[in-house]
Amino acid sequence: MIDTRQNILEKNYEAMHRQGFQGVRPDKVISELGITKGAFYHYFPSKLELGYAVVDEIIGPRYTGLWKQLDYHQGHPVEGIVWCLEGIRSGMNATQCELGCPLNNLINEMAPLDEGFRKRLQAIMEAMHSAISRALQRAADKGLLNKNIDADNYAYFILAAMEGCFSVGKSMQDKGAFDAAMDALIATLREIKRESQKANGQ
Amino acid sequence: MIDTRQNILEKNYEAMHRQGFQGVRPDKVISELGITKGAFYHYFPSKLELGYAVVDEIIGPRYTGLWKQLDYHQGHPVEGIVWCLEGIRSGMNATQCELGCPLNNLINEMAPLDEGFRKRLQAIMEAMHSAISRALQRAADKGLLNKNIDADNYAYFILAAMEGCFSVGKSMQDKGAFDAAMDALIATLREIKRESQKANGQ
DNA sequence: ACTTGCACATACCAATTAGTATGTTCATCT
DNA sequence: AGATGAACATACTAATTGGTATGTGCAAGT
Repeated sequence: MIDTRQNILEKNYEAMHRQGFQGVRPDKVISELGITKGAFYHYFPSKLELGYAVVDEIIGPRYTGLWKQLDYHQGHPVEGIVWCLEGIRSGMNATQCELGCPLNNLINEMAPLDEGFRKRLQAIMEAMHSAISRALQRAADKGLLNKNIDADNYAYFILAAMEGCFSVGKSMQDKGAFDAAMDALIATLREIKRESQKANGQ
Repeated sequence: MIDTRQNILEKNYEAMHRQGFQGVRPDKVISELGITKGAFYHYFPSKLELGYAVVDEIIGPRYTGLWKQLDYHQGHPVEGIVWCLEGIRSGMNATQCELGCPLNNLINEMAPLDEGFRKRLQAIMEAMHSAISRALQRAADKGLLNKNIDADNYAYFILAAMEGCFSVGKSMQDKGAFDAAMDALIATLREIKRESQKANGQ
C-alpha cells in the first residue's frame, strides 16, 4: 500500500455511498483492505471523524470543483449550468444510478442527526447554490434573463431538481428515468433562456 | 393503550423519519412506548418486517392517497398538480423541513440495500409518477399542453424537482429555501401551461 | 550506537443489538 | 367449569460494534 490513509478514505467512501454512514462497519472495511484496527485508528480517532474526512476530502471537492467552473464559463450562463449538468450526467452509469448521489444520500441521512455532518454538507450545497445564483445573476445583468426571475430562489430550484433526478433514478433503479428528468430540467432551463430573449426583444 | 400495534407502527415511523431505518433501535422505541419486547415481537416477526409495515401502512397510503386525487380534479390538469404540491407544502413546518420527506429519505437509504424496501418504494413512486403522467396526458389530449412535451418524461421531472425541494430544505435547514425551490417549480409548471396556450393560439 | 517517533499489528473489552425462550394474564368459547 | 388462544411481560443470549491498550518494526536524526 502506497498511501494507507487514502485507501482507508476511499474504501470508506464507497461503503458510505452504498450503505450510508450509519451502515458503514469499520471492521468490515478494514478487513476488505487487508489492514488492521491499528492502522485505522492510527489515522482516524473515530468513525465519526473518518466520516467528516470523507466529506471534506472526497465528496466536497468533487462537487465544489465542478460548479466553481461556472465562474469561468464563456457564453450564455444558462449554457454553463447545462454544461455542469451534462458533466454530472456523463459520470453516471446504471450502477451509479442505483447508488444515487453521495451528497444527496448523506444529506438525507445525516443532516438531522449530526451537527458536524450538517455543517459540512450545508457548506457544499451553499457553494453550489451560490455558483448557480451568480451565473443566473450574470445572465440577468447582461439582459439575458427575464427580470422577474429571482436568481437566488431559482438557483435553489435548479439544485433541487438536479438532486431529485438522483432520487428518481434510484427509486426506479432506472437510468432512463434519471435521464428523462434530467432532459426535462435542461429543456426547462433552455426554455427560460428563450423566453427571456423573446421578452427582451432579441 | 388502545391499539398497541398501531402505536408501535407510528413510533417507529417517527424514529425512521428522524434516524433512518438502519438507525432505528427497536429497544429504544419499545422503552419509549413503555412496552416490552414481548409486545413488539408479538406483532412483528423482525425489525425488517416492521419497516415494511411502516411503508405499507403509513408512508405508502399517505402519498398515493394524495396524488390519486389528481384523477378527480376538475379544471386544468396542471393546476391539479399545483394543488397537490401546495398540499404537500402546507404540511411542512420548520421541523418537518429539517427531517425531510420520509419517502425520499427511505429511497436514498434503503433502495440499494434491501429488495423488499426497494419494491415497495418503487411502487409508491410509480403510483405518483403515473398519476402525474395521466394528468399531463389529459391536458395534452385537450390541447392544453405543448405537443412536444412527453408526459411520461415530464412527470419524472416534476417528481424529481419535488423530492429535490426536500433535500434542499433539509441541507439548508431552512424552510425558506424549500419554499423558494417549490415556488420556482410551481412557476415553471404555470409557465409551460401559458406557453402551451399561446402556442395553441388560445 | 542510541534514541525517538511514525506506522502499523495484536489482543482484548464493554456496550449494544436483534433477537429467542418461556412465562403469565385474561377474555371467550364450549 | 375447563380449555384455549390472544396479548403481552420477563429473562436470557450470541453476535456485533466501536473502540482501547499495548506491542513491534524500522527509518531518521544526533
